[in-house]
Amino acid sequence: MAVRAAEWHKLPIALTELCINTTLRCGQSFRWRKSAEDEYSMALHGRILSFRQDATHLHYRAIFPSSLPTPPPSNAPSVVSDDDTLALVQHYLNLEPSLVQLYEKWAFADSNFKKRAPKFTGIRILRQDPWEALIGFICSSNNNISRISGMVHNLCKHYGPLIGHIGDEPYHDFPTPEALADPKVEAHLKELGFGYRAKYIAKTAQIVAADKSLAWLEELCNPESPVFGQEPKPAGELELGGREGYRKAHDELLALHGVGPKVADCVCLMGLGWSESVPVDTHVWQIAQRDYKFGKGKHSSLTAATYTAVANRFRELWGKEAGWAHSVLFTADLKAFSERVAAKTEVKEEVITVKKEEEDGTEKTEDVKKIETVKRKRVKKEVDEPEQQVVEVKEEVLTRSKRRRAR
DNA sequence: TGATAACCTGAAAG
DNA sequence: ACTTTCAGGTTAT
Repeated sequence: MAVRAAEWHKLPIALTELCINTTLRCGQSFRWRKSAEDEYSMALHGRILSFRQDATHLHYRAIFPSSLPTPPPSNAPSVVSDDDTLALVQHYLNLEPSLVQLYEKWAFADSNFKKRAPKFTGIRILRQDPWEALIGFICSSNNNISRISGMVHNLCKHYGPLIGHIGDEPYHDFPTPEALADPKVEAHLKELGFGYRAKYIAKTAQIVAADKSLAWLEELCNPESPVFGQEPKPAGELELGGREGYRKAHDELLALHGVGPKVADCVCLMGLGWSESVPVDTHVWQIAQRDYKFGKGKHSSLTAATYTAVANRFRELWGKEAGWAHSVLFTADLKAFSERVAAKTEVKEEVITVKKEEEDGTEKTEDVKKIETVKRKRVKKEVDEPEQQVVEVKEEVLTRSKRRRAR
């Protein structure tokens, strides 16, 4: 019992290999919440998992439902050997590939990547639960990260099992297909503000629960990168359109209601471990036009053919982990991170003449050079981040009080 | 195959 | 205060 209690553990890792502050907030997973300053938490595999990070280590903690504040029996064995949290963390964060090496490879092949990546290091593709990824990205259509996060949170709150609390905050795991297949779900989700996505979610859940199965979905995984607890197997050679298993997974997902090419690619990349999958959304389409010469002639608009051409081009350029590289440029394009690109440090400089009435009736004049440094994060609550605004005001007195006669 | 409209919502921008 | 646009798209015609 004592071992299962909420204790922090640490894992040595450089920020260039993993940056949770970017990776957990860049629109891959919609379920991480800020549980304290510099701390992210989420229910996963029957426990609440929390992360912190410093320059040299990732710190993690698991809170299990059973870890109540009951004293352990006096002569109970003090070691529990079945705590798989370390293995779960390594699996979920996909820590195997060397990100630094991959960045070097992409930078060598692509000058635009080389230019944009330095401010966005440590972005890693997570290995999320396929079912959660599927429903999460169905929610993402024509939507923003803040609202998607709220919707996914509502799904968990109303249909997912309660795992535990941090403070007063309850943490629920993601609901099963069966839970979301209930006939009342669609109407309820509409009340909760899901809009037209309510029908997509309900239909998809009903089909997966009744006709297909979770096993069906999990079998679409990249065998090199299976769900937690399964042994990896080889997945074949990369082709321009992606490996065969990737194309099969993409095809099968397209049959689901509310799943188009972009959502299918998100599920392939972030839920099924197909690293060559390149979701082409509005951002990526903008990037393709701005930096990769798309948007003219044959590919002047984002049709199905253009979609494939863009994805193929990026696979050609970046190789087997094209989806990982794509995620770096995607994040660099997000408004929530725009202050890094612009290094938004406005420096206002103005000289102000301050007049003060002295008690003795004289007037004191100071010319003050006021330097304001304003740093602001423009987008509010993408996760739960309060708008941070640092205003430093330095005043340099240029001219010492010149005394004048009172009138 | 390629265009176009319709689809929910809510915060930001004008 | 009010209208339009935008947000990690998909479906139907």
